Amino acid sequence: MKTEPSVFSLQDLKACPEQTAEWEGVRNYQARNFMRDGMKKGDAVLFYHSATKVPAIVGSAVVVREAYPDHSSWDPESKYFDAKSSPDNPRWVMVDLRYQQEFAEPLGLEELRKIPQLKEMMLLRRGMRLSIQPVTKREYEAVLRRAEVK
DNA sequence: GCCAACGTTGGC
DNA sequence: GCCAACGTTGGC
Repeated sequence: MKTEPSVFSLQDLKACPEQTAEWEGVRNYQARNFMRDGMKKGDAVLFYHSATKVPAIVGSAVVVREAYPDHSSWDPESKYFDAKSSPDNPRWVMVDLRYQQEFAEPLGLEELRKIPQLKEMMLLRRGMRLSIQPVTKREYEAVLRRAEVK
């Protein structure tokens, strides 16, 4: 899962009550579908910081609640408000995420590209802007192994 | 701050 | 339902 740390960082997640937060604001259908159909309770999540000096995977989190309607979508006060979404007919969903760990050092894109098992990783494909992307077990484990070495 | 690569919108 | 115009994302 991608996030701009200036908006919501891994440290922000860690600072939340019970280190858990609602993942509000996903407003892309493909990302929504991945979140709705692919994310199960207990699933591990790689946490990626984008639009920063060193874009990098910085740690991990875990899904503690599966997809349910994103209430910020019908909150006129929210910056994620969508007039076409309502409690009766919610268009967007969110999951709840709990902080798991912060890597000793962030794994930047350049470094990730050097890991052979990540050759096909969606994150590393050019033009990839999706904020929610499926990660294979093999990719996940390769990232964690690399993180532990550092 | 540039710009490539997407996604969305709306006229037709 | 096509597609040009526009908006956004995000690495560089």
